[in-house]
Amino acid sequence: MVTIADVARHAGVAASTVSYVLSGKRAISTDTRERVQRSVRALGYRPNASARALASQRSNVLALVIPLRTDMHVPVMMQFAAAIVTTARRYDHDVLLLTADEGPEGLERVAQSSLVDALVVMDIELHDQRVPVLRELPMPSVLIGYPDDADGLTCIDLDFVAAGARCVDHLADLGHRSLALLGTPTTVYERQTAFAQRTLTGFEEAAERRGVLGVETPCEHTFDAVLHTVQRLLDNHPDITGLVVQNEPIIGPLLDVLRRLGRRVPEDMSLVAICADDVAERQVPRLSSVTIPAERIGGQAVESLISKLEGADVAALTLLPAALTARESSCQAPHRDLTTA
Amino acid sequence: MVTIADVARHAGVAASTVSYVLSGKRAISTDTRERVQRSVRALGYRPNASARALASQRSNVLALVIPLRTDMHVPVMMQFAAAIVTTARRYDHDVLLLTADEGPEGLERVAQSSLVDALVVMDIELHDQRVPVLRELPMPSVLIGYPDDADGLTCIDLDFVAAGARCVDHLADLGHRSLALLGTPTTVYERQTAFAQRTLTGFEEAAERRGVLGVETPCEHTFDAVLHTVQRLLDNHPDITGLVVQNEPIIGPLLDVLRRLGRRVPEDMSLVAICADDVAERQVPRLSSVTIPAERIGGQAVESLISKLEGADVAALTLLPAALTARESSCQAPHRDLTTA
DNA sequence: AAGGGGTGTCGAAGCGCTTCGACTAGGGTA
DNA sequence: TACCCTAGTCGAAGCGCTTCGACACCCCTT
Repeated sequence: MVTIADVARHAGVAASTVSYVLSGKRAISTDTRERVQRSVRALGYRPNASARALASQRSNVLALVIPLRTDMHVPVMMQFAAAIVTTARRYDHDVLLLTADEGPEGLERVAQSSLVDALVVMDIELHDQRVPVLRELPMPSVLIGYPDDADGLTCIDLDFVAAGARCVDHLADLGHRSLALLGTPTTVYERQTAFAQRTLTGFEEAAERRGVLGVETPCEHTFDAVLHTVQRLLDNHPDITGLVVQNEPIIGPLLDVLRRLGRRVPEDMSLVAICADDVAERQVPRLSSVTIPAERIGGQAVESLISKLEGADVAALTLLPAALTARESSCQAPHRDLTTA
Repeated sequence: MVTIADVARHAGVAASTVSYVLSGKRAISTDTRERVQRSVRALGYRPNASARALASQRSNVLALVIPLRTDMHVPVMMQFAAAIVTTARRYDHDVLLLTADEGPEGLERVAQSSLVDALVVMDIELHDQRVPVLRELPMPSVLIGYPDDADGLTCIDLDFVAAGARCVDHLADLGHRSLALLGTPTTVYERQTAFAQRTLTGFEEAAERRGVLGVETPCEHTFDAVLHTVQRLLDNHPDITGLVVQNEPIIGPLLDVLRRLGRRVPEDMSLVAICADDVAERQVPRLSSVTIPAERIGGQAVESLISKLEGADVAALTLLPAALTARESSCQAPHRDLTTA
């Protein structure tokens, strides 16, 4: 491997000069700079990452902690990860992949050994064990999702309370009086996963505010689960005409189930999903939806982290607004028979 | 941050002794060892990763290069990634996440800067640009998938040729005489992605060998694409009674489409999928399938890499056998009307 | 009693880089 | 002309660890 000393010798300068050429931290004459750059190219020099990290106290690596759960929707996670890696590279950083099952201890490990300079943590629960640890860590972090007590932390997320509310408002505006939220699997609620809880809150508050019925039910990912959940739901509340879905994997099965049950979408049943745009577009009929802007959130997370590393102050909480796109899966509520009302 | 010198002082020994206690590379008396270990705990010492890497020429980090493509099935990728990270941690290594869009240059970057000790590369094409680069890199690598020219490289993959063949054999054994392979999107074939091409080969060879009709068609991920592809397929080949699917995202839509077209599974149309077991189990009816053992492949990849790092020789090519599990989606071919034959 | 071989520990020399202080020239100011 | 600044470069001192050789010391052999 070629070292900075080799480059210095080749260019006829001191090693420190090479370093300054590379970092730009001191003025270097054009002549010297170009000579050094030529030597760098000629020798194919790449600074040794460990040496650099040791001397500069910066590894230029960010940790990304992702959940390893089967009850989460994987493609969305992947979109986050992709956005984070891509953005990190733009700022000359790399990404170390950690799985959430290492727990709080895993965060301490990578932070205290200076393996990374900063952390991005996903899949936050309302009372997340990792939160107190992150607070004490000697380096910046950003949460994707936000816990109950976010004091002293930087959080970025879609405004899921607003997302839940937007769905209700959209359906209520169309005249629907009985709505249901078809949510994530039970385990996600049991863990008090922040995004699921907050959507629930938004859904409930908006239903209350609009004076409409709002029932909620979790739903597992299998076809049978969808079938039974929907059947039970419609048995108990036959007048439901609007469905809010926050559970990407069941969207396909759900459309199928509704067909089987003889409910046309949107004529008999309006549907609004909280999901990625491409998923909504891909369905038949295309779904009205509140999008989950994974790219923006991931990119934003990295940018906040880089700012913090540079010593800047960043907003403690960034909630991206929940925008609803109306497509073909929702329409005016069916005319109600006034005699039964 | 507490350093090895602090620990040494606290324990009343030399820094090198602390190092030897931690690494176990030299004999240390029980007495000293325990004293040092107590000091390590008392001070909460964590070795600095960069210093360690610099001195030992080992970063204990593996690079994982994953595709960032929308035409690939994401959950499977994630399963690979999870298995790789989990296994790496078992061998005291971490994982640096790279996206394939950094290209060959990205591999050189992390390798030549000694950011990582070894690489795992996924989503291999038959004529992959990264292959020659990997061959020249001064560190071991493992490919998940295998290229045409795998000379001097270590590859691990499911035996997709056998997988394609197993599906044909299964259906042929059940008496089906006309089969179709519903494959990945066109772009995947255009890139000459190894697993897709090899499945195709296995499918063709087996169809030929068994003397059955075997037609192939790519298929995009939207519902409409599935509908049109299947319609066209059945229009052109009305006698097809067996379908092999290598395209996880379309499995749900496909079942739906077949129902719409009035083809019962398995009575009118037998189905075999190449997909993860849990996906096969989740469908109605449950699908006969050749499983993609992502966990095993990922785990195996890391283990091979660790062996190579330790200087051991490892097999150049590991092809995991393709096992077919028969479930409810495939059955005896419908009785043929001999007058039309 | 002298020599030989383990065993356990230490000190010092790096690993390859960054960064600080110091030094030299050259140009501007008084 | 003397002085001071700035720009440009260098050397040396680390960063925190691993590892090599050296050195005691003890026990066993002859």
